[in-house]
Amino acid sequence: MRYRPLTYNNEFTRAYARGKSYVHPHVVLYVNRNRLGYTRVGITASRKIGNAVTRNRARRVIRAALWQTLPPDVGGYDLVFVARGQTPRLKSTQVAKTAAKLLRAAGVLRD
RNA sequence: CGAGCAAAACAUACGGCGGCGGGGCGUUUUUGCCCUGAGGAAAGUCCGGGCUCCACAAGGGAAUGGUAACUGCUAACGGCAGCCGGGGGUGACCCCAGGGAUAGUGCAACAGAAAUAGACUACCCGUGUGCGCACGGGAAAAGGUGGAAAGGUGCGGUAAGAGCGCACCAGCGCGCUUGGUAACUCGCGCGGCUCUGUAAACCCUACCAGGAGCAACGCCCAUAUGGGAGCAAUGCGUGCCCUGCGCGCUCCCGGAGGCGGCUGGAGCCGCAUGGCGACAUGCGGUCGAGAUAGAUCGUCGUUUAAUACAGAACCCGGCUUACGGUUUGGUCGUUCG
RNA sequence: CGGGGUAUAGCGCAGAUGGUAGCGCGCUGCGUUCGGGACGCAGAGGCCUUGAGUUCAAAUCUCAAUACUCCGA
Repeated sequence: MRYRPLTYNNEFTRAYARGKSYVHPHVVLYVNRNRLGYTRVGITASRKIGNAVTRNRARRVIRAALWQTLPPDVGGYDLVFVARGQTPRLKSTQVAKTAAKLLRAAGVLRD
């Protein structure tokens, strides 16, 4: 696994409360700086998206997009990706484009 | 051709490229090769077990909860098979919480005279009469209400009537009897004539059940060190002093993280034998996920009917619910021969 | 993994031990007022979440399903 995961609920809650959010119809990104020196990523798909198969697919698509997009040495950030209603119907290449756009807007990726 | 019924198997496969989880081997310090990788319901969590911990002499009873014809199958079951009884359908076939209402209690709105017991109209007798009727008694056949009104039809009988008596029929109980392991059933005789429904109302009878759940439980580290109460005290540190903050002891609540549990089992496949069947026995073959924020995907090609419902989280046996096309065998209807 | 609750008029809620369902706010009409509000009178609006079953009869009892929600480990 190329990234480290966010696991605990309070870490997600801190990202939602203190981090900045970047909204797109495909996916929502929350960014919060941490002091660990490495980047942690959490992927969320709520029950509004659908049943277990649909939620698994939404997570899988986002993860595939991150493998294409996220370089391993960006610095210390906590990133939370939230799947939306269209996410399971998209291709991972489309999501990769949006993720790159959002990360660039957040200042995580620099050209 | 249309409609409907039952059953069965499947739920893509193969190859190229890239990617992910697990295991093995090599190389050794970041890579290479090989093997393997979701379901018929994995779901809902409605039942039954295994396993683990807690409780408990054996055993009996009470409470609570559950099950309910009978015989079998099974580790067990509320499941399955066969069979009996009842019900639905023209039929193939399907459905049934299917013990007890003669142990007791409760309830039965409205309507109706009356709802488990009686008399409004009409009937009969007697008395009084102003001949319209009133009062007392008999009887429960006729009327209308209702889901339900106390067996049905006919004859006799009577003041009028009534199972009051008789014949036949329906139902119940008892005794004998045919078939069956049994539920039940074939037939005969006798009895009083007979009794509403509801137990998915309380209840009675028979049988079953100790409780909790893999976040169980065991081990490592006894640590990131959290919260509360009490005690001792104005002790120590900070500080000029007070307040404040930190430090002590005891008890209670709690406890991140890592490893095991973790998958070879009432396992699966084939054949034979026994059995109507569920299933059992024997022989042979075979190994088919184990993640820990959670792995099965993307793309291209070929072939197909291969789409729908849908994703393992300790493991099995069922039930229920969701859902795709295919095949087979019956049934009914229409038309043609 | 284990356990519980709710679904009734546009909205918020009653209706416990079966007999054709109400309350408040809102809505409609009329009255009152010069007009509006408040007030008074009258009225409409419900397959009681869905599907089966028990019963003469089900919002109520039983089973299954759906949606929302809560609790414990």
